[in-house]
Amino acid sequence: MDRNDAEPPGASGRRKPRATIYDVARLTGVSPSAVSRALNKSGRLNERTERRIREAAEAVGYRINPMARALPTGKTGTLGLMVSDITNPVYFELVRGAERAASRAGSILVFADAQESAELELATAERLQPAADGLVMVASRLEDDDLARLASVEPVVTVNRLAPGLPSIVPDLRPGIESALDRLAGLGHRRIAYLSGPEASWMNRARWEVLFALAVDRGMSIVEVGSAAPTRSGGAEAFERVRAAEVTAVLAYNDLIALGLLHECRGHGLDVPGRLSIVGFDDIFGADLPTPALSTIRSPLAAVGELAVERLLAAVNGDETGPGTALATEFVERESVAAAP
Amino acid sequence: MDRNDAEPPGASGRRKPRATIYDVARLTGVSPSAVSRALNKSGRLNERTERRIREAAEAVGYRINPMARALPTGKTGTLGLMVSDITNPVYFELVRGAERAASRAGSILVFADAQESAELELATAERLQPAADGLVMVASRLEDDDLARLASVEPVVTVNRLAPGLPSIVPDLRPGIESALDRLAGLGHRRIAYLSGPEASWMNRARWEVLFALAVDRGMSIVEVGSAAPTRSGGAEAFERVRAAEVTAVLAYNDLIALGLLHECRGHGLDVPGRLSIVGFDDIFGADLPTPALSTIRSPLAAVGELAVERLLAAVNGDETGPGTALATEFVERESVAAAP
DNA sequence: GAGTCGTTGTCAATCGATTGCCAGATGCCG
DNA sequence: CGGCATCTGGCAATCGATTGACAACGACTC
Repeated sequence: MDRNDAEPPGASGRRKPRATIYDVARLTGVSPSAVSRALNKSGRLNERTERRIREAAEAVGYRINPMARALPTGKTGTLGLMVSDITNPVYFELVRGAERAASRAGSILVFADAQESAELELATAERLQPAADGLVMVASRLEDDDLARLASVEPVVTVNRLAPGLPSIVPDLRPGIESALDRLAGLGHRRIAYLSGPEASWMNRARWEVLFALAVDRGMSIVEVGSAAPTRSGGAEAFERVRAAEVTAVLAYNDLIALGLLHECRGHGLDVPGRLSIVGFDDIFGADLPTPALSTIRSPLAAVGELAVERLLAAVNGDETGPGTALATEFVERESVAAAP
Repeated sequence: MDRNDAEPPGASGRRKPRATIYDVARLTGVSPSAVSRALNKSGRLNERTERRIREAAEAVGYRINPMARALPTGKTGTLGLMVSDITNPVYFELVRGAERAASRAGSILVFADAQESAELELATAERLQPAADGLVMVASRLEDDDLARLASVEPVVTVNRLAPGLPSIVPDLRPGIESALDRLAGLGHRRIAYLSGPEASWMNRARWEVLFALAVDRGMSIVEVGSAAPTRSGGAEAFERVRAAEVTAVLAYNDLIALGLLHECRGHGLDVPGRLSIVGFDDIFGADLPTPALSTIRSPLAAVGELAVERLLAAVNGDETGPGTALATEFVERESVAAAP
């Protein structure tokens, strides 16, 4: 050891304190307030001074301290995103869209998981709130008034869930379901089933209601098959119930359930789509992987995530936005749908 | 409208400012410092006073303002997680594990995506740093010295990437690759290929090197087939190159590539596993969906995420941890592997 | 030359919580 | 009863950035 300030390898050593506007001010010979103005109120200062300050800030690697800024302004520059269950692949694309919109706006996205528990969801949302300027609640399992209470503190945008008085981004189910039903009807299906998802899910009820109405319109018989956990094993466990319903086609609450059911059918030697057509919802990653590939009613998830964040940002900035938006769904036909037996 | 302070429906109304320790202090008739101590230095105050303060805080729904706390303490209570590409399903489980560990410790997890660009990764990491107490960098594409520079400011833990002097969580590739190769050898495979991933990926090199060494050990011939984008279409595009290599088995850099290749093989009528066995890495969601189901070398992703966050928290709290940990991989045999033709 | 105006930079208060230090009250000991 | 330690709670400085008010200055007008 020829130098006794050498870094011990492995340890990360003393951290140098980050430069503040005071350091930049001292270096430039101006006051801290001048630095603040130079950096975010361009034009307020003399052009040359501003440039000098900017260069000094650059030179010492100054980074604004968001916490310090948050105190006087009340804006943290971060947005919270709550999902009901991170492992659900539905959220991949949604998260990606949200992240993209956030980083485009220079905001940081904070991320939390409710693990399908309303209680945990509320607790986590409350924990998140003080650190964020607003919340996107995806597929919230909370009651309307819990959501309203959260929204009374900070802007809240809901996704895949309508809540009275809150801006919401939801898929418009009609177009997708309509074309799926038209196609099924065209293939001779007359008796169909809906394999439903979690009771607490707003989206589950919404899908059932639209599906029900449109099926009746078309003169099809439709039944709801008791709820399954929104997972592949949930779909597998529903196999007997679906078979007992004696339908020729089933629409499942989501692709995970549909995939689980599809796999189970093959395991029991039930020919899909020969004897049973299966349709999912969402078009998640992997829906096209199995044989037969899964037909599904696609939601524009990335766009939903993006739009939700944009709405939230608008609300945070005080531009009151409209109550909500619905993005069209679309039927994606793959091999799991064929003529009725 | 019988009350003129009724909330306009749709708008979220005036936000009530959050209660501060000053509000609680006034309500209880003590000083703000007493409130602060009552809430986080239990025992420092008289027991009865403490309880009174706690109850008042509860009553007004007091929530600590993390930004305000961060200023004097320098701790933000949030951790940053950077991944190379959010849409890669590999990260689902990892993110879940990380989120679980973070919320267990009462920390918030911030989340960012580098979109496979080193430049963007560095910029985002720097943007994230002042808002977080430390960073987990997953599959970083950065140079060693860029990582070192980040780590000189705040603790950094790398995942799926070794960096000198930084604590790292990586899978231990040997056990998984060994048993995969043993199995392939047992099935009569003698000529195998590695379909490699992004050049900038440390993990890509690591997999190749371990695979190479172990294949040579077993007297197998092995070639590296030029790199593919780490996506399904990257795998599909590599089809011709793999076929031209005239091997009986191929291990792909990751499951996405393997899935893309598998699908393309079927499209070209190349029998898998009859004429070609395919093995992926990671065991992501969906690996078991196609026919034939994909064999793969599984990484314990959730555990990796969890451990990474735990390490980071330890480093943030000043408990210097060891340099790194490797978690064993495991070969998962499914239908995409069979006897050599 | 006095008055007015716009430009440019500083001053000082502020956001909410933390914490070292101090002071009053209380209890204990000899 | 004096001396001393202990327990409780308050005071005030501090973290880093923002921002309204203001002062100094030069330019311009009449």
